[in-house]
Amino acid sequence: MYTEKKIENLLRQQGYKITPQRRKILAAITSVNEHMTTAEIYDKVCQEDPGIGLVTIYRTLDILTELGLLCEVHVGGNCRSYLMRRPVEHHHHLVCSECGTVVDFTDCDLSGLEDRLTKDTHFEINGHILEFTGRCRNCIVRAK
Amino acid sequence: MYTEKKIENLLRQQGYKITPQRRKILAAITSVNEHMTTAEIYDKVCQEDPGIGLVTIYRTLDILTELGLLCEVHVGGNCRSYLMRRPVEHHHHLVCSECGTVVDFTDCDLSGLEDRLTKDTHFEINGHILEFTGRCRNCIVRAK
DNA sequence: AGCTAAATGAAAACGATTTTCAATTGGCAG
DNA sequence: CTGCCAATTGAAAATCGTTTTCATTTAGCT
Ligand SMILES: [Mn+2]
Ligand SMILES: [Mn+2]
Ligand SMILES: [Zn+2]
Ligand SMILES: [Zn+2]
Repeated sequence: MYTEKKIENLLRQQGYKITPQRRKILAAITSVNEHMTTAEIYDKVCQEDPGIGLVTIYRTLDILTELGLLCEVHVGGNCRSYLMRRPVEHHHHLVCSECGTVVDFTDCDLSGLEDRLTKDTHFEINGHILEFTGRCRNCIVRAK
Repeated sequence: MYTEKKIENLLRQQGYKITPQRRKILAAITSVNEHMTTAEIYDKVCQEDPGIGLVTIYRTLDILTELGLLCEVHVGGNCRSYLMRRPVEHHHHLVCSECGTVVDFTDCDLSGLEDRLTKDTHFEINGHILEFTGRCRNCIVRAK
């Protein structure tokens, strides 16, 4: 699990400066244990620093994504509403299509499939997106 | 495999009118055996009907997606560049991150994983997104 | 303390998509 | 067949999220 300090060091290592804005953005992301959209992150940071520019959020999220510290959720349909969170390890998502709740899971084990595809297509596979969609427990209960 | 006629009937059944524009859009989509972006579909239709409005493309693609006749490719990063194609059966994508080539594949067999998740999370799972990314044969060769 | 490249924020630009609205038209009722 | 009307269309404007530009500020190193 990444702490703010660890991320700061990582940024420094890469030659990025540690600014108050970046600190607040990191604080916002690491303080919430949920996936957030860019807008949600912006709103959260604004509570601490109403003057911050949305551009700065974008720029910082870009850097963090670049460094692999954030992951995205691609939701079907309107895929622009993708969410972000602090990273843990390689994992995937189970998304409730009614309320948007995201549950992480690990152990995807797609190696068999990956091998087959490599053989069949001669692609050099280096990643995958895997997400399940459905209705979460709450939404199932609520619908009754 | 859907023919233009079949799709037209489906539209009629749903109360949609069959217009020359819609016919041309269907022709464009079914004539190409490749994934196409909205813009590419627009360009293709324009060859037949230069007067057609881009709005009409959007509206028609919306309807077709709604009816489940089209599927999307969610590419990581800029996920707005999603592609569309005529449907066949349940399948997934292998996307070359250099040239954008999309290869379809079937037989994902995620049922074991799905069962485990259902048990663990009490979600009612009804779908999944699965995509591999990598470099296609051409791009590997070209890089050498 | 002073320097400089990196970072910031306001504003404008951007590209894709959506909305609005007046004109047109498919398909049914008469 | 004809007429009607809700559905459809296309031009234009609006919207939305994101990116670019640029002048100003600042982190981090002498
Ligand atoms: Mn995640
Ligand atoms: Mn496909
Ligand atoms: Zn839910
Ligand atoms: Zn390629």
